[in-house]
Amino acid sequence: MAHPPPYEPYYLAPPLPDYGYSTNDGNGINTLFVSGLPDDVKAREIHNLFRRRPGFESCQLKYTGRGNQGVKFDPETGLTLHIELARSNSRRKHKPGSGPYVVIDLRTKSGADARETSSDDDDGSDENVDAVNQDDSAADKSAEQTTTSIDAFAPDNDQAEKTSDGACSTLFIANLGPNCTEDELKQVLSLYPGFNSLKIRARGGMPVAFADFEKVEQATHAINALQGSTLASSDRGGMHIEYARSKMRKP
DNA sequence: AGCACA
Repeated sequence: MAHPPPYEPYYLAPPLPDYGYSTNDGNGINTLFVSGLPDDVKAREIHNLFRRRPGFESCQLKYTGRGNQGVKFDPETGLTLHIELARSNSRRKHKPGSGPYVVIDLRTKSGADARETSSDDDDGSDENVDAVNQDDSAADKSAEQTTTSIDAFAPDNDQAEKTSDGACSTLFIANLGPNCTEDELKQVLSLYPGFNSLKIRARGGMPVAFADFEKVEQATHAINALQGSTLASSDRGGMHIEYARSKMRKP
């Protein structure tokens, strides 16, 4: 008779009971924003922190390069995790074939170790995190192997969320008048090569728009040409245009 | 200054 295994790997475990945590205060946010992480944090560490928590689905680790860059922090003394509700929910759902977590590395390549890839980090630096968990090891390896790595420095990925200099092929347009219409804006934008699509959000207040272009360079061209220009509908100054924080999702 | 889409 075959004995049942001592424990199930997390990816085979039965669904955890629903504690109703997914319904929160009502703003619909079910993503946590975690900051205060050391620069050398590994995606697997974050995954280990949350993987046993009821309702946890997936995590996404982004090296912004904004934080402790160039500064040696003693993890024993300096670091405090800060966790808050995210501004918006993560759009990355756990799709079959993709890894349990996602890595986005936007750090500039000045430090000695530049980025984590899916291949090379083995154990040694994550005892603290492992101590939090009751068990692991086998599952970790498989998790590591299926890690998805999104590298902003990879050559020729115009469709990346953002390039290293902050450019993006989607533009964010603000300072629009209350009567600005999608058609009006679309008419202007379509004069510029590579223009794909436009979305206007009112969000209760003044409208803002997202304009997607085929290539980053084409978005750059449009931003340069249209920055500060005034639409007919405007009851205020010209448009404020920036690169969007993330590329518009595929239609 | 204001950054969504699922």
